[in-house]
Amino acid sequence: MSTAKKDHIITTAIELFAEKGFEGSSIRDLATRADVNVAMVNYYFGSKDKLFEAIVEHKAAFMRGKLDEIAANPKLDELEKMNLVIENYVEKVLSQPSFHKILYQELLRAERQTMHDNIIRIFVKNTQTVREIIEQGIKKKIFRKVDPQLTVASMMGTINQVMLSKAMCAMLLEGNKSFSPYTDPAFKTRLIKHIKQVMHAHLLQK
Amino acid sequence: MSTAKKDHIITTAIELFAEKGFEGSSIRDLATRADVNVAMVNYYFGSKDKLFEAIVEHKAAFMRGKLDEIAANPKLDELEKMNLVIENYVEKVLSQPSFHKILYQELLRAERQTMHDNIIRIFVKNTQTVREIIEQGIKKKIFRKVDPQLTVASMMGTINQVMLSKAMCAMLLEGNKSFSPYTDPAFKTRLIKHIKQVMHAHLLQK
Amino acid sequence: MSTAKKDHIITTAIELFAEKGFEGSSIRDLATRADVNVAMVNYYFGSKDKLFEAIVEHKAAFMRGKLDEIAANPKLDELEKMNLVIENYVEKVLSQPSFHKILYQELLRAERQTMHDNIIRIFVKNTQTVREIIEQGIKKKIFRKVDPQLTVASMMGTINQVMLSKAMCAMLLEGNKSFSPYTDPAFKTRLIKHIKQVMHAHLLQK
Amino acid sequence: MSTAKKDHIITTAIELFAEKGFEGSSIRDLATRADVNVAMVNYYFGSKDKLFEAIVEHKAAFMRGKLDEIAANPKLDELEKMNLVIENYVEKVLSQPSFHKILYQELLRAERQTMHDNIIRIFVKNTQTVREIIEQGIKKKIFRKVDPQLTVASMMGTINQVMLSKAMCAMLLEGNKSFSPYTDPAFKTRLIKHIKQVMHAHLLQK
DNA sequence: CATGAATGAGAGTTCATTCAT
DNA sequence: AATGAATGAACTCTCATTCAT
Repeated sequence: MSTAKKDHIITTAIELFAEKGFEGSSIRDLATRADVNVAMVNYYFGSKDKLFEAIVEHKAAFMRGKLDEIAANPKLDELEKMNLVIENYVEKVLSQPSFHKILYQELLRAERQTMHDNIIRIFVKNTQTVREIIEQGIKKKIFRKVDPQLTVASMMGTINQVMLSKAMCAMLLEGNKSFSPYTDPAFKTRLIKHIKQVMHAHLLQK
Repeated sequence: MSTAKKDHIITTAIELFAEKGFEGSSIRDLATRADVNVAMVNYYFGSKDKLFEAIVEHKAAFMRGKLDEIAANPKLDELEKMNLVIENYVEKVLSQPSFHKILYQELLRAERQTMHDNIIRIFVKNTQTVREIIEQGIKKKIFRKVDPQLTVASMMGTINQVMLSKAMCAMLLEGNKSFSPYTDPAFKTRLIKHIKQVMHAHLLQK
Repeated sequence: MSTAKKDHIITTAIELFAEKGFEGSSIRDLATRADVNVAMVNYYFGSKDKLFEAIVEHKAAFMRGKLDEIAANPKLDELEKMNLVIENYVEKVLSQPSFHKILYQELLRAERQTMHDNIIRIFVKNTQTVREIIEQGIKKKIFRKVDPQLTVASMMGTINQVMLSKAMCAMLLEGNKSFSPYTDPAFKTRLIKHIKQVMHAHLLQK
Repeated sequence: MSTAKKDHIITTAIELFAEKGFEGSSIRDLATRADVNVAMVNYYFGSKDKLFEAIVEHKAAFMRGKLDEIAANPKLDELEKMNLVIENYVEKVLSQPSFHKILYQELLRAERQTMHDNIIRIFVKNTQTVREIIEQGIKKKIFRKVDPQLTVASMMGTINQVMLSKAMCAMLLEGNKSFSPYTDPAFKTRLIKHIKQVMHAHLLQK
């Protein structure tokens, strides 16, 4: 079936784009790496641009869903929701560092409006869900009167900061470039713990 | 003198690369925009890659200096230093959004080891200075026993998060894509205030 | 039976080639338009080139036959024969403008010797039949001593000239690009009348 | 200077396109034949399509001018004008058989609206000039009341008919494929004589 | 010191064709 | 008998770079 090969191309493309960037990667590179014919990418996806869109679409579902579920759960108070959001978000990002990189690379580029807008849509969606949790918490006086939007930026920004470059992250944490933080379970625990601690201190009434 | 022309090319290149990315920009585009001959870039800088290095070098000085000065000032306690660092960093980043974009684009790419390493060096340098302030504050019991590295990540990450995309930042803050946050003085104040608030809550003993 | 499908492909191909030219048409275009599988053309005809040959062969019979019949009819004198030839030729060409276009496109190309020769054979055959009528008329002193070959060229050339481009023909006749001369019965009458008039004036003794 | 090389490319392209058609010719073929770099065509002309436009423009001037001059000459009556038009047109077409082929190939294709329209414009211009001469002749009662538009078609069509294919023309005239009619001065005389004869018989009052 | 012309390599894409089913 | 998947070759075009002047 063709889905297997399409998925294989997508998986390989995510790695390649994460390494070399979208513009920096050639279809020939991709074909060689994925061990398929050069014409396959255009055959399956129509164009290099549409391959990118397919990647985003392929992975977007994975990024959605869980956050809304958490936000909608009536059994949880806002602090519990924030804790779950943090755990969930860190988990997701660390499990797909390459895809995360691609999204951010594209976000940093002003060109290609359509794709840019698609990606923004994904981010804005996630961001708003978290913002609403915070606003709800403020309304209920569980949280202090913080800046909701920028609080989301702090939460996500912390994670993104360590995802910028494996080498840099490794150096900052261990002073050792070859350390692999993204696959180290201790790092995940440490990151979650830190973000929770920052958010608690920031959000909770003294 | 040729320095003026070189600077002009560098300035134009920063804008162009921020818009279209390094790979997405052609030397012809750049030459047209800067109103110089196509051969000038190679003539002055040797190659497109070396132009990038020149950009980084050119601006790196600007990013350095002030932080060390703050850190070394014996008249300030660690909290005051952190406040100044935050103000200074926000100021710098917002005054050069294009250059900031380029650095982060390059950082997100694993390729081009030399350049990657150069950029990492700049970041690590800045990061370490801030980390040392925090560690000093902890030692002096002014600050709580936080995770110094990740605290720096939170501080810088918050700023970077809003710098990712003008359009996204505008949407998140105002729900309006055409709002220009980077040049809005109110936004700067708001951002500094927020980061200080987060850092204070996080760092200070209850 | 497969003949129906082959004919369907041929008919569709004639339209397509007339519009976009042989080289400008892709087998995929053709397959989509004819609503058959991409592999069908090669399956039925062996190759794109052989499809062209099949088209020519398929239609060649239609172009032959009638002229010989007219030429061989002992009950007609040469002037009557010329009149019938004119009527018959105009009729045929106007009824198959697309096929006529394809033949002339190919004729204008020096390449593809085999195909070129095939088409030339069809033309030369028709031409010679008409030339013989004229030569016979001259011999019988019904016609003046004209240049037989070039007289045929004038007759056929007049028709071909208006068949070159529907848009141009329409403009020349009506100053209106959207007029459809090839399907207008009045135009056929007008064309036949004109050619007869030219030929009569040219061929007949004063 | 660059004009020499541009002209060289144009000249080579005219030959190539006449042989293989526009779509059938590749830029690589052209570059090899003209002994220039593959990138030169795009460098000089922007694209393959624009090269075609450049060819048309380059030669269009050559096709214009003389006809208008003849038509406007007050010293000539309409019959003399027609004679000169015939001589002039045959002369021009025979001197540039390849370019003539290209124009007609393109005219036979329905696609590429812009180019089609450009070529139609050239033709319509020439055609109208001749038509006006005929209409003037009719008005002055020098000519019979013929169909002006189709009379032009007969004149031009006769020439075009022999220009369709060198091989076919040679066969029709001499029964010998290798005869080179376009460069044979006797053929030119013969063609002019024939067309004049046809036009005189057709146009003049008995 | 500066430039317009020129180049070879490689980009994305399309093509006619083949092959396993 | 018929097809969707797959392919390698070739296409136009753009690129960073070089070179003669």
